[in-house]
Amino acid sequence: MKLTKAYGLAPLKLAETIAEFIKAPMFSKIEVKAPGFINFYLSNDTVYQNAYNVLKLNENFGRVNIGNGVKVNVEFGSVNPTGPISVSHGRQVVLGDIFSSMLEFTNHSVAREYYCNDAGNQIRNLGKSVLVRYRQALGAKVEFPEDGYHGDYVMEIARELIAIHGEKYQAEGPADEDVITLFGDYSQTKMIKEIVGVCEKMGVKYDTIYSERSLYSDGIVAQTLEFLKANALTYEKDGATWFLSTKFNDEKDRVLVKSDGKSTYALSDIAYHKTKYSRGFRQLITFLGADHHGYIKRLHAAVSALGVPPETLTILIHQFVTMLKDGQVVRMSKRAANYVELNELIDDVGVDAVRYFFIMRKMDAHLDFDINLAKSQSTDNPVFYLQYCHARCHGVLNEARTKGFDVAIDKIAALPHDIVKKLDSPEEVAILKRAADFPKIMEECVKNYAPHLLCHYAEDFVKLFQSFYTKGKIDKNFRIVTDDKDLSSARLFLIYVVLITTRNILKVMKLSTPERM
RNA sequence: GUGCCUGUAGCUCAAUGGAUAGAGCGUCGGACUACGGAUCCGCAGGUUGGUGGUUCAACUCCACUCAGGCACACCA
Repeated sequence: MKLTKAYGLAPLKLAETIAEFIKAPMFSKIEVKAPGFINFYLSNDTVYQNAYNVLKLNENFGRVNIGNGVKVNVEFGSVNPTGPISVSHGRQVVLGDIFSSMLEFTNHSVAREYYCNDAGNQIRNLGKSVLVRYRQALGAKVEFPEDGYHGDYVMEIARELIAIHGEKYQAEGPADEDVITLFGDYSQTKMIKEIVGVCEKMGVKYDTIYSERSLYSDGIVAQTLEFLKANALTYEKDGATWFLSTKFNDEKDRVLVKSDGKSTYALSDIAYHKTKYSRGFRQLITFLGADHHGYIKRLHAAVSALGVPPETLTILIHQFVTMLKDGQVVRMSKRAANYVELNELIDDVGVDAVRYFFIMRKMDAHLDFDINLAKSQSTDNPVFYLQYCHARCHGVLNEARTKGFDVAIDKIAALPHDIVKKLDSPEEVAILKRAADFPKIMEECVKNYAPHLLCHYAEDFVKLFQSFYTKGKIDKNFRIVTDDKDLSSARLFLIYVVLITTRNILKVMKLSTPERM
């Protein structure tokens, strides 16, 4: 239709003309429909060839080469180590992990990274909070700082410190700053361990935990500042050193070194990104919560200042999670300490459900997480539906085996074309066709940064099979294993296509693949 | 005040600028009486928040507007 002007022909007429010229054996039918569409119908032979390919590729079915092995750094879940990890961060961790998994599946060399903000005021604040709780626990009348961390975990840490140090730091003293540092470091180490532990419990394993503090001790911050100065990207104003980030489209310039001589987060952040490139990564992906959307321009300015094409950095913003329990919104706030902890949620609904629910919606949209619904092991649980399909395929193969069929995959994969083409009902052809879409879906997920598309595809695909399968319960002619040996073999071929596709989907999402449920 | 995200069926959400806007849940009707278990089929349900604009074609792009969410530090 876009060509109609160029050729001066009516759309329908033009489509007919084009259709005339296209003749290929892979299409069984080519038709022209108003107002000017050309429909190509894949011939069944093409469908069967694709299906043979599924069995041949097996666990590699669905892989597409998008990345050419490029080194990608995926940073996600970089929670400040000042408290337990919350469910909104959980969403980010799962998004980052599964997207990384998708990148690996599409031939990228991925490093999962956690950036640990262990260098700023918040650690001092944490240390101070713990110190006050420590003293309170020992009976002192000390006012808790309003901007301190109010969660119960602070008291837990304080008790641990009492167990370790006794009453050594009970009295206020001139060395309090040192104590705050000591307590802060202890607390921070403990929190990071706990956060990473919860992530591992969810099946997420980081390749690197990068410490902000190390940027200072390794001299990278200082080097970065020198680099920026040498390139005339800084200036002095009001006793502070500023980064000329407006030159790279940022909304305002940023302070790098405060008038008191201390560096800001903005500076260490530039230094951090510098290391990502110097560590050999050629593509950076950073997941941030919606509250950080203001960073996008700043970070792009940062990498531009480093002389790197800004498009090598992709920042993905995800919206928050609203937890619903018994129809009530559960508020989440670290400060107020009445938020839902990710750890509790995992215990509550299970790893697979948590992982799936967190990626099933596009990240731009808010996610309502109904705890009651996720907990219910009913059939409206899509995870259950997918895993059941996988288990069912195994069940059918076992059934066939007991009836004397050789169900080894290489045996089934070697079935002659004449047998496979017995899969000619519209339902069977539809399943085979939809399975063949899997690689294309993977590509869309990665290129559009949209992992949720895989969920929609998976549910759609599995439904086709479940529907066909149920047909066999009503009409014996649609059963998988029947008296007709050739037809049964053909249908076992179909089972393998479904099994492989479903299993590979589950594996990309790093969900368990039960053979029986 | 400025900026970012969202608004689609009763609910939760899909839809590279393309054909009659699709699923799940829920409602209603039907099938199955089961370890090849824990389901399947169908009906109903829509002015895609609103108003303009661009286009052969708009849920999709642009402008304005309404509603909700989130940010706008010499904090991190």
